[in-house]
Amino acid sequence: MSSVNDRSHLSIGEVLSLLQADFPDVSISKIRFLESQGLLDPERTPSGYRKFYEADIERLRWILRQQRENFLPLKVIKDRLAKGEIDFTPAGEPHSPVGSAGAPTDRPRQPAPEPVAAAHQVATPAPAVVHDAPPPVEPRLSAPERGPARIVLDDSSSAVSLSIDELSKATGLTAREIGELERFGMLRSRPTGTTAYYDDEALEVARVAAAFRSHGVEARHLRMYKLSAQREVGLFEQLLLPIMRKHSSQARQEAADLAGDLASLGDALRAAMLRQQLRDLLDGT
Amino acid sequence: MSSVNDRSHLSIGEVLSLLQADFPDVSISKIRFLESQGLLDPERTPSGYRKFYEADIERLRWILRQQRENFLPLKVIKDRLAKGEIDFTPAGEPHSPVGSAGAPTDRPRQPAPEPVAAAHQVATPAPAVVHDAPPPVEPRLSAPERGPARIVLDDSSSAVSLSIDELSKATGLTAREIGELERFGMLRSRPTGTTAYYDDEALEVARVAAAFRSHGVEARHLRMYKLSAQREVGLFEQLLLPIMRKHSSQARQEAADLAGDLASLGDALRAAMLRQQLRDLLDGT
DNA sequence: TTGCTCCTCACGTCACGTGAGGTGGC
DNA sequence: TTGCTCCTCACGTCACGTGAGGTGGC
Repeated sequence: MSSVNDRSHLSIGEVLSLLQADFPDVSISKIRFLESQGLLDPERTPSGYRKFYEADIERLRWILRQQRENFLPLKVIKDRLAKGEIDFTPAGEPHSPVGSAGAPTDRPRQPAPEPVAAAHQVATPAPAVVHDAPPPVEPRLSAPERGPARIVLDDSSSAVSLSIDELSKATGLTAREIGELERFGMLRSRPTGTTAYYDDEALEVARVAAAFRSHGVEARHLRMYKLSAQREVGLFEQLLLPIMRKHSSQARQEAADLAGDLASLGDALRAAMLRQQLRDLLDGT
Repeated sequence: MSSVNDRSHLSIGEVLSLLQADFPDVSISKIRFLESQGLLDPERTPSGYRKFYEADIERLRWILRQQRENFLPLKVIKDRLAKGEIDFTPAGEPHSPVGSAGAPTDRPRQPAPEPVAAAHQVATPAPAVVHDAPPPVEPRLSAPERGPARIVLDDSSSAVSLSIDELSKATGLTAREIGELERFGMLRSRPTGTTAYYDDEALEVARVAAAFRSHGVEARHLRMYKLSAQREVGLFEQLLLPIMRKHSSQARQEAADLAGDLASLGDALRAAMLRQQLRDLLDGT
């Protein structure tokens, strides 16, 4: 878990496990295929192994996002890459050893850097707070007309910090099930020293997953929620990026506000679609 | 709109337009392909045109749902069909002319009937009620910890009934845009005499779409909300069908309750995924 | 040496789409 | 007759996956 390699590149298999949580359908053969189509061009070791640097991985992420969110065929994605509109140099870190900015090279790389954002700091270790199992999610049927749900976004540092055992006790999920949710990228832990800690967001996800499981729905069926959220964020991203490029704290707030607006609208729309469909189902269409 | 053919079958093109709202990726060539793979076997006219009866169309719907919701490859779908577990005879209507139950035929058809549900009646015409443009959706950022949104399901007949012009005025959408939403199956009208009327659900959808449009998001980008709702309902369906088969009004209520529960859980999970993703985006990951 | 990961290259596959060349029906 | 929809059949395409046969590195 804590083994960050001291070399600055990853092998194809390491890239795979890095991306699998965000992109469940990525595979080694897919990555090789993307290279064969000219979308990637990683360096090689003398013996022929591919070497993936930060910029390569960001480029790959971008490609996979385009496929998923915009349903673009690879040819179009390739064209956009060729136009050099996008920058994949990692922000907030020294440039990776392999040259792109500065020294000229004969391998086609990306244009000049223009950092996008940074500062995703490792949270300071907090004492483990055990949270007694709180009242379970308990939905009901009631009257409509209350307006859409408000989607809330804030960066309040979490007051909750649970070990995996504590999270397991609080939700009734086994450690295996928690691990599965984590592999699917639905849940995240924060490694602190030797153990991993789970925050309130993770607790919420685990709790919902436990409720689903009590209805017989397994974790793997829940991945579609992550996927649809990713699609949605992909749509929002196009509206948010122009604002975020300004980098001022005011722009940041503006982007957060817009994100909240869009999320609430999306929520209302999704709820309406779901009502329609469920009614059809219950009415026997 | 009101032209229901007096023949009891549809041509392939008619089937296409019938299904396109629910299955945006269906095509004539896809339907023909499914037949070539042995998943469909429509009758033919003497001149070779395909004739699709109710049972054929239900079968096709089922296949398309399996593809979308369970991601099943066609071979597996074909096997399940061959095992004859599923029944596609339309409920609540006299059997379609082509024989499946009763007269033996040499064309492979589906096994014995076992009606699933019925009674989707045409609503009685209601007077048009103009609804003054109500306060727009207005989300905001506020504190968390309010528990998940409650998804509400009820069958209250709508108090709202708007013509397309009225809906257009109430939302600011053009008739073209409303038509587009309708073609995508996100919005439904109820044909009453010569004009179509839109209920409160349609009003809500149109209002949200208008708000999205004011951010520059077009209707076609909103289709993903319908798709993800369809996926979700596909998951719920497997839990609901066993209950619904009981046909008692108590079972119906039970199914509606469970549907509400599941929808609320799904909502909580989706919101958590969305918060994660949006935070990552805003923090510059 | 063993086990694991990685490599290439050829071929397979899955789910369609396209396009030529033609017929049918109001 | 015109325009539209429909037909078949062969071939193309898109995005990979597989599998043989081999090398590299701790």
